[in-house]
Amino acid sequence: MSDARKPDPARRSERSRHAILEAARALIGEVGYGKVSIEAIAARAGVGKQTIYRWWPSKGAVVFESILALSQDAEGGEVALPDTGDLEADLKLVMRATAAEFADPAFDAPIRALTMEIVNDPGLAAQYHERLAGPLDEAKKARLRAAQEAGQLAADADLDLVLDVLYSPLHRRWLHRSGPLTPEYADALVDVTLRAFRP
Amino acid sequence: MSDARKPDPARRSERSRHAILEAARALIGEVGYGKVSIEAIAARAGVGKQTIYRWWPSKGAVVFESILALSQDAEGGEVALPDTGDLEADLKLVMRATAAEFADPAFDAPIRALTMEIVNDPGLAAQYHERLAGPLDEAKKARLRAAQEAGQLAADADLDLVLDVLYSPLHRRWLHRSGPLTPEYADALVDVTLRAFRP
Amino acid sequence: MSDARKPDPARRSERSRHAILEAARALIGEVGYGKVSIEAIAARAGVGKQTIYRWWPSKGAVVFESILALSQDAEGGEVALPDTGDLEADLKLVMRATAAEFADPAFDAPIRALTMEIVNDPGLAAQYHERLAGPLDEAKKARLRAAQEAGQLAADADLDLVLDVLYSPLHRRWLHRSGPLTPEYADALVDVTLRAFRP
Amino acid sequence: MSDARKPDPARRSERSRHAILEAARALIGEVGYGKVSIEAIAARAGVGKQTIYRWWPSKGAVVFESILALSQDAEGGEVALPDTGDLEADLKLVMRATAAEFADPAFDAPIRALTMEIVNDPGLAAQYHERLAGPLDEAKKARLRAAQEAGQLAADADLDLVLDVLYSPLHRRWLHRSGPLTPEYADALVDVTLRAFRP
DNA sequence: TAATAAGCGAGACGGTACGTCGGGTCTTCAC
DNA sequence: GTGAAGACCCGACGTACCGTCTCGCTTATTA
Repeated sequence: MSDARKPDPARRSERSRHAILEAARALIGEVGYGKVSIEAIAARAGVGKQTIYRWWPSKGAVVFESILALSQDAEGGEVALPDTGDLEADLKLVMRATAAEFADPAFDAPIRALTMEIVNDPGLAAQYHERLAGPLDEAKKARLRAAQEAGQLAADADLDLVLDVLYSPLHRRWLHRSGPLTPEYADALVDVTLRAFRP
Repeated sequence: MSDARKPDPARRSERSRHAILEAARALIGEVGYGKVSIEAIAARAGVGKQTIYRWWPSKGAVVFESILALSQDAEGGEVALPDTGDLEADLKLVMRATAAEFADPAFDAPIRALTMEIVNDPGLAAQYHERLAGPLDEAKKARLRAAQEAGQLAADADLDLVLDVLYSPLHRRWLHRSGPLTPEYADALVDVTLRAFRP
Repeated sequence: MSDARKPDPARRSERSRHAILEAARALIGEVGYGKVSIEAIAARAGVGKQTIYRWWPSKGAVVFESILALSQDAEGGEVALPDTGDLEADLKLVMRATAAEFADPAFDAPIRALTMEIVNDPGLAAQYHERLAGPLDEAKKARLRAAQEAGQLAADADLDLVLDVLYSPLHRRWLHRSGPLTPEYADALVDVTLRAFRP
Repeated sequence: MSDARKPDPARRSERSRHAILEAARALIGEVGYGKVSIEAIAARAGVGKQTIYRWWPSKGAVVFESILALSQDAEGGEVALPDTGDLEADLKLVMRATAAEFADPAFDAPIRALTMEIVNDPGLAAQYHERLAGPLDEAKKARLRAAQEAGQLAADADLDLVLDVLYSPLHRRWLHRSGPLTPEYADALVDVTLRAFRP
């Protein structure tokens, strides 16, 4: 018999929820992820601490959701990669854009914060894959499948592996700051990947 | 003219230094990186807190050095990859070993802790590359160079890129827990890499 | 316009307040004023340090209030000196009692602690005079006024000065440990005082 | 069998001793007795902490000696009260001077510090009486004895008690800040005392 | 005249307490 | 009857000093 009084989602204040996520997002940008505190979020959002604890299990969860919301806003809803018929050109376009995004300081802080959460909390990692990475990967794989049908990619290529080879080096270079995120590097990754998986 | 009174390294107690690093290492394994506190390290090491603050700028730096010391002890000094003449076999051996290490819970906690530090602190990232990753990468590149001379790898291949393609996907899968670290996955990465960079 | 967020007295926990004062009082008796620490008081009272810092500005203030509370409890409320009509006898009774109290080790430690606070902090000195010394002095002066009306004391005597002459030597002898606090000394002070202020 | 290696006074550095006492005295005036630390004294005096601990048992002892030295310097050596033949005038002169000294902020801090030490440490209290208060009291009693011989004071008066009555009220008023230290108050105390002890 | 031992400056060390920040829980009051 | 406000207990922070303990380096006898 559980005594845990669960809050009633129907009564939840949308106003508070939004203010909290917005405050979290703003604070990450201002003081850095490590120094964001629940108290500061509550104060900034004009909200009692309890209201945060009622609806989120941890600071990480709030931060995670605030950034997730941001990303989902940006996308709008549907995600699709360009398809001009020229796989190499399309991929280079996307990879260069990805590299530029990672290099943009305005994106760096929140994405880094999000990554920290994922790394430390398997539960959040699962949510991340389900809600953010999954759909994006599906979009990418759709483009790759079209390429396979067009004979530009080995028909038996494991598309997850293709994505791994394509994105992981860029991601790691960003995360570890082990080198510059140049358009040339983006291009090189596309070249390598296409060479490895050509029909 | 700096007023900062810097401690005199000549007077530093080797006994304390060692006890602190050892305590840090032990605590990471026991309670997880996030819950390690300077107080706990000091208490465990039988040391005053000031002795930690005197020699390290942050908890991260202590943790970083404790794990670095651990890794360097393990290596002994010289690092060299096996060279049987069969590049594919040699790489698969190494990659399978790497995958197994990442999968080992005893290694997971400290390496994850180390990674968090690197991600958050560019200064530590630089130290990491210089003192740990650099030498290892050099050893790997030495093996790859031998393969180039033997005509098993494209002579003009950028060896840093080869390493990126080889290791990054494994590293990312481990960090994000986005899939199992199986020997098969290790093998697949070797296959992909060799295909991409064959002569 | 002050930004200092002042705590709300209405929400104050009477339970904590009482536990803190009691713990302070006990510790003074056990380890001596100088060695009492806020940490020890908090631990003994089962209270967070912040709860002490929220309501008192300094260790001195806590100690002061704890002893003040003790004294006020002891008094009950109304204070009155004996009045048998024989001024000399009445004063000797009171002075001997005072001397005995100062000589009692159980009273010595806290009163000495209180005195230290008063000496060092003019603010506390003012509080002391208002809340403790003032009422007592009034009671004493009431007895002296009765004596004046009975013609046992000069009608124009400055009663504050009378009290000074009567009590100060005893107080100083106690504080400086410059001599024993005997009944004879108490009597001698009464004799001197009456001689100086006889009609 | 004591292992305690006692320092050899013959080898003591007069230079250090003087610098320490001077630093202590200066710091009391600057930051107040409570905030003076051994570390600060050592730093100010350009002396190692050990040199202080070698020669003094406690902070109190250093402070005590520093002020004692100050007072003894001021006196020069011989102390004697004025003797014009008019006891009342002589005493009023002295008492007014004493009141003025207590009221002078430059004297207040060190004397208050000295008093704190005496109050808290019976050992220092004894030293104080022997080295400072004793000689002064003797000088005062010498003047009073002359007055007795001149028939201006009761021949059987207890001179220690006379001094108590004369000085204690002033001292207490200063210590407790319970009233202003005016010349009028000084005069009143002389009047009262002479009335109480007239022949 | 050397050696030897003490005092000395400096400051690292194991500790205790400081006063502050923030975590997560609980209660009170206004809307 | 939610939610703001914020007091509460608690744990950790980074700092200041405590008193002890080496270090080299003068000095100043003693062999």
